[in-house]
Amino acid sequence: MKCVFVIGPTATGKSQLAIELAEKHSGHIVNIDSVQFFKGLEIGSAAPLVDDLKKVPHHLFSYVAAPTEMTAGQYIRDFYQQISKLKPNTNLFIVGGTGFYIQALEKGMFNLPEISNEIKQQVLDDLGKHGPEKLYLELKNFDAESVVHLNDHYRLGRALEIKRAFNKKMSDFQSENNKDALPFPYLKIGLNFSTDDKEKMRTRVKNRIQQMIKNGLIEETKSFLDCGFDQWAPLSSVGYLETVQYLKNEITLEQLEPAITLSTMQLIKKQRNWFKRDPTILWSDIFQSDTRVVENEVEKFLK
RNA sequence: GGACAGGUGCCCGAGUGGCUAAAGGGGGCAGACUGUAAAUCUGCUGGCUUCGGUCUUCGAAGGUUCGAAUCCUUCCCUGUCCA
Repeated sequence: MKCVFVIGPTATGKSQLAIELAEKHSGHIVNIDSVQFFKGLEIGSAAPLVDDLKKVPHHLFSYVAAPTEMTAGQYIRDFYQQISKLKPNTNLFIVGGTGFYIQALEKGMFNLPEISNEIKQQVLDDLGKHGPEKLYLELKNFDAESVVHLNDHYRLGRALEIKRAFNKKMSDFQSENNKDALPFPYLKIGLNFSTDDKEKMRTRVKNRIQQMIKNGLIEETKSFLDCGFDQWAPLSSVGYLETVQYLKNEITLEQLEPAITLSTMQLIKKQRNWFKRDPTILWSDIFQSDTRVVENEVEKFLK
C-alpha cells in the first residue's frame, strides 16, 4: 500500500487534483479534512460532489453524524479500520488540509490510555472554581518546561488531566517510542500559492463562498439548529459559524459572504503557517499551473 | 443660507491641558500546537535608533500655554435637521 498525501490550504483544488490522480493510478481517495468527516456539512466544507464520488472510491467522508464529535485519535483508528478492508496494494490518495490530523496520521499519536471522566470533570471544576492561575501553578510546579499558556484553558486542562491521571509530563510522551507512525511508504504533495497572489486567492475564495450560499449553505446549517445541535463543535468552523450568526440575526445576509470570505482567508493563513514547518512537502503553485512536475513525482513514487 | 453633530493611527473607536506614540476592538504580520485543530492560545503592529533615546503624528493654518489630540480664531470637509 502506498499513500500520496494531497494537502495544502483550503480552496486550492486538492479534491479535484486527487480525483485526477486517483483515476489515473486507479487509487482510492481518503479524507483527512476535519470538517468533511461530518455528515450533513457537505456544502460548507466543499466536500466532493455525488458525481465525483462515483468516479473514484472515497473513504471517511460524511461518516460522523451529529452530535458525535471527532478527535485525531479516533480518526486514526477509523483510518486503519477502513483501509484494512481494501486490497493490500491499493494506492491511497489522502486529501485534506487539516495539518494536525495529517501529522497525527503520519507520526502517530502518543499512546495515552483513556483518561477517566472523573479526572476530566475534576479538572474542569477546578478551572471553573479557582480560575486558571491555580491550575497553571500546579502544572508549572510539575513541569517547568511546559509551553502551555495560562490563557490556553483547553491545553492547560489537558496537560493537567495527563498529570493527574498518569503523573507524567507531555514531554515524557514525546520522548517515548512511537509505534504508530504511518507504516506505508508515502509522498506528500501540496497545492499552494505565492504571497503575491493573495488577492487572486481572495477572489477565488469569494466566488466559492457565493456559490456555497447559492447551493444551500444556510439551509444546511439551519437543519442542525432546528435539531438543537447548535453547540456541536463543527458548527463553529469557518462558514458555519458565520451562518449560525446570520440565522440568529447577529449579522445580515449582506454581511454573510464577506464574513465567511474573511475567516476563510484567515484559515488559509493558519494552514500555510502550519505547513511551513514541513520541508518535505512537494509544492505546486496553483496560479502557475505547474502541477505536472509534481504529477511526475507521483508517477515515479507509485511505480 | 441657518442650527446642531462630527473629522483621531490601515479601519472602527476611546480620550477634553501634562501620567498620550495616544485605551479598546477589528484587520494585518509573526508564532505555539499530540485526542475540540476550519478549534484553542501567544506576541508585535508610526519612522529611525549604538535601545539611552529621538523625529513625525489626532482635518488645515495660525494662536494661548512651561506644556495641546485636548483651550481660542479662521478655513476645509462630512452627517443630520431647518430654510
